[in-house]
Amino acid sequence: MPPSDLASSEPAPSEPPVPRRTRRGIRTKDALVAAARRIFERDGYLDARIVDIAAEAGVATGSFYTHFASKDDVFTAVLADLQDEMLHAGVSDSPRKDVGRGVEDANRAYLEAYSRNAALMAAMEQAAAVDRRFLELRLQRSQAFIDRSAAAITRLQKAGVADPALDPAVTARALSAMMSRMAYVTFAADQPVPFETLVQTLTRVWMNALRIPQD
Amino acid sequence: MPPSDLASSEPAPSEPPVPRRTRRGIRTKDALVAAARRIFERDGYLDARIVDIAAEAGVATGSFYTHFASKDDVFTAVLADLQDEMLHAGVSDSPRKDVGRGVEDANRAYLEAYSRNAALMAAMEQAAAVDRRFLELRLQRSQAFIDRSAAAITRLQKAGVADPALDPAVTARALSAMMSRMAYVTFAADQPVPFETLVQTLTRVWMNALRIPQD
Amino acid sequence: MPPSDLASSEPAPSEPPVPRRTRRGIRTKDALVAAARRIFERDGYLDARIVDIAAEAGVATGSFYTHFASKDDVFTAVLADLQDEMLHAGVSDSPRKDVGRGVEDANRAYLEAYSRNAALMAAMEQAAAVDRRFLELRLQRSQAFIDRSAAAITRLQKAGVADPALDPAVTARALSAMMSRMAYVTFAADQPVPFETLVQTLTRVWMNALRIPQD
Amino acid sequence: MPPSDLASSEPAPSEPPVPRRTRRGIRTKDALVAAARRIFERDGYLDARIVDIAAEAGVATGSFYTHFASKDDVFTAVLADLQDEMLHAGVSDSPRKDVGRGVEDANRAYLEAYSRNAALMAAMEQAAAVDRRFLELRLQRSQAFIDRSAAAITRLQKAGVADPALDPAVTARALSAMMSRMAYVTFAADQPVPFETLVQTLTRVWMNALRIPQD
DNA sequence: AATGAATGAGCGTTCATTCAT
DNA sequence: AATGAATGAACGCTCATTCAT
Repeated sequence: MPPSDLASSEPAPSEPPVPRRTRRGIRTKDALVAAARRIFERDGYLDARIVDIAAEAGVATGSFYTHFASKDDVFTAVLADLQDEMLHAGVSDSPRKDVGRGVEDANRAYLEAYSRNAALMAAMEQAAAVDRRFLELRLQRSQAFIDRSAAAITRLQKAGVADPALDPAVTARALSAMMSRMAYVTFAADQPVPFETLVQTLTRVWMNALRIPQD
Repeated sequence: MPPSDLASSEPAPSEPPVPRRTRRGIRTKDALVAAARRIFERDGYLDARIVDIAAEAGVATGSFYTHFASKDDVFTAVLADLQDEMLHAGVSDSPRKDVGRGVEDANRAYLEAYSRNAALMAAMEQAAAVDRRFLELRLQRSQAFIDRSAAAITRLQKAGVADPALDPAVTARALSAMMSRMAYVTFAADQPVPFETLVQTLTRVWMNALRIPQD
Repeated sequence: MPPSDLASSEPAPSEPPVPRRTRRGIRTKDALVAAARRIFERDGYLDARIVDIAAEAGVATGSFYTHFASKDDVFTAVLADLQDEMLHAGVSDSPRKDVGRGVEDANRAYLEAYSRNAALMAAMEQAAAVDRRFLELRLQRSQAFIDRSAAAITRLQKAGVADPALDPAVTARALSAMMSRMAYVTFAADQPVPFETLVQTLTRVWMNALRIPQD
Repeated sequence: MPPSDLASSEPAPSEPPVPRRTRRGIRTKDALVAAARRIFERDGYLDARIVDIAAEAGVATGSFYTHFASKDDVFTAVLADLQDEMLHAGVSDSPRKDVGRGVEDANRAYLEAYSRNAALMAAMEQAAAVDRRFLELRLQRSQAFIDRSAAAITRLQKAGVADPALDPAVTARALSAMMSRMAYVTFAADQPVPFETLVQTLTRVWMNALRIPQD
């Protein structure tokens, strides 16, 4: 049950003009993605300039367009990498007996990943607020996680351990919303909360919300 | 306990050039604010153009600057009006005996107000994602509500009706985050959920989260 | 029977953003059209740069866009002025008894006008070769003249003074094509021919083509 | 008397880097010319991109420059092929007794050839309008045909069958201009005229213009 | 107070040509 | 000969803000 905003692989807003070919091309493209990430983290989505990205990667401005069609396009590539990182964090394939422990682990992993990538997550929020396509991308990605959460809630309800009065889909979405917004406010908008307090409180709210018995 | 993002009045990012004077001046200024609201709702914060606002208000471009110092400035004025509306909705000064009823009323009022002002709220999200000052404005405003919620939680904990293991401040923030993000996703990002289901689920999650006994 | 390529008033490819207002605005707009004409004559349609036009008019680059939406747009305005000049040249409203004299006068007027505006006509050829819209504009304009010629040919055929075997519409178009192409080659492409020889030969070819008796 | 715009072989604007050598080289070069022709027909002279030509030929971009120095250079090569086709069409070496029949045959052949190659002819018009060198190339090529026509006119005048008042050189140029412009307007600019009407009318205008007796 | 024209910095993108393999 | 990635100059257009009437 990883509370991630980035949990599935979906179509990207723009398509790269050509598939990779030579070693040199691959190296340059990777350098551009890495450079773009740094620039997006530093300047945000809107203020990031192609010229700066190219310069940061040590290539000519025009070379950017050998590998990407637009700012959208690199940003999508950067987000793909980000998603890998966020997903890797939340991986807890082994189904636990202790639900509470599972939720806590997932929440901690998510919050740690968010914290590590705060600047880029802020850029993504900006992109989503400005460009419909990135908003949809974000919604799609979180949807996968929400679906899994909803399924889990249904299961727990049937097992008699979760509040049967809750709508699983809406509840899952609400708890996911809580997690992502709190992470944003805490790490990207600099409203500091002690990390452990954050993990414990969110986990407890989560468990309480479902009325899962604890201690 | 109104779950509002907009609950206090704080200093605005920019200052208007001169205070209102003549009757005509007041009329023009009001027309500009109303026009600005329409344009911000239609185009969002970033894409709104001063020229369009002035045209919509039926005045010359230059006249805009007789009343406002900048785009920020009108937007702040528009947000002030918005805040009034959002607050007015959530006003439930009479402390209830039935906590659950109070939470439901407040949630319903907030979600109704958000729904009514969805386009403008989306513009505010955009502004907050793009301009640090609007982010802070939003945080400040929700802070007032969060503080009141936290106080209420503490009270309920002392009364033995709320989970004593919860950190009141963080919990209040988390639940507020859940409300505002759900409202945004549902109304501004067009992820439809039946209104009554939304109200009931969020209210129940809220009550459950605090472990307040129900039924 | 003026052999003009520019003889009717038809819709323009682009529309100016706003109608004229103040005296100052009118002055600036006129200055821009005059400057544009000079730049188009000097550099052709394709190589003309907005920056140069604005500089030539003595205004800032951005001011160009206060009055015109694009390069197309000014060029259309310049062509409108040009058309006036070309039309004014060919005006011979009084129907002659001597057809030959009428044709000669019209041809001379057209060739003189073309000669005077050779550089701009070359720019127009370029625009027509590059932008479908200007090609259609040119065709539309010459069509009006061709229609009048065709009508005249039909009349002369009925009067028994013109070759009845000719298709009036196609013949009119062919003779019009001959005039405009000759003018282009002679004046815009610098393939010099003595002016009087040009007038006399083209007039004689025209009259012969219709089999109108002469001398 | 073929009314061609393309009748002589003259120096090309740019020079190819190296002469053909290996079998493979020849094949690649031919593929590039064929590909270039298709691209020029599809996109016109200005919008044709080297990358597209290379891709269409199935070779790498860089390979283009192994065989051609520039876009001008390929275009010149394509025009050479075109000229062969246009000339081949108009070849009527056997001097006829029936002048009218000769003119008609030549005109028909020219118009048919133009019709077949309309897209490329339009590209050539564009190139001529944009690049002085192609304008001159076109003028040179049509000059050869014009010279032959002028000679023929002089002959006919001496034989007493053509209007002696006409300047042979200017008349030849005018009739050539008429043919090429009509072909352009009809086939490249899509101003449809029934083919047979076109041939008959142009031929009759041509004969009439010279005052050659018919029927 | 109102008008509306003028300002001008700023940036993404294209593509012919070169060059290292 | 072939490959395909790298180069970088060039230019149109927007729009918040100012300013002369």
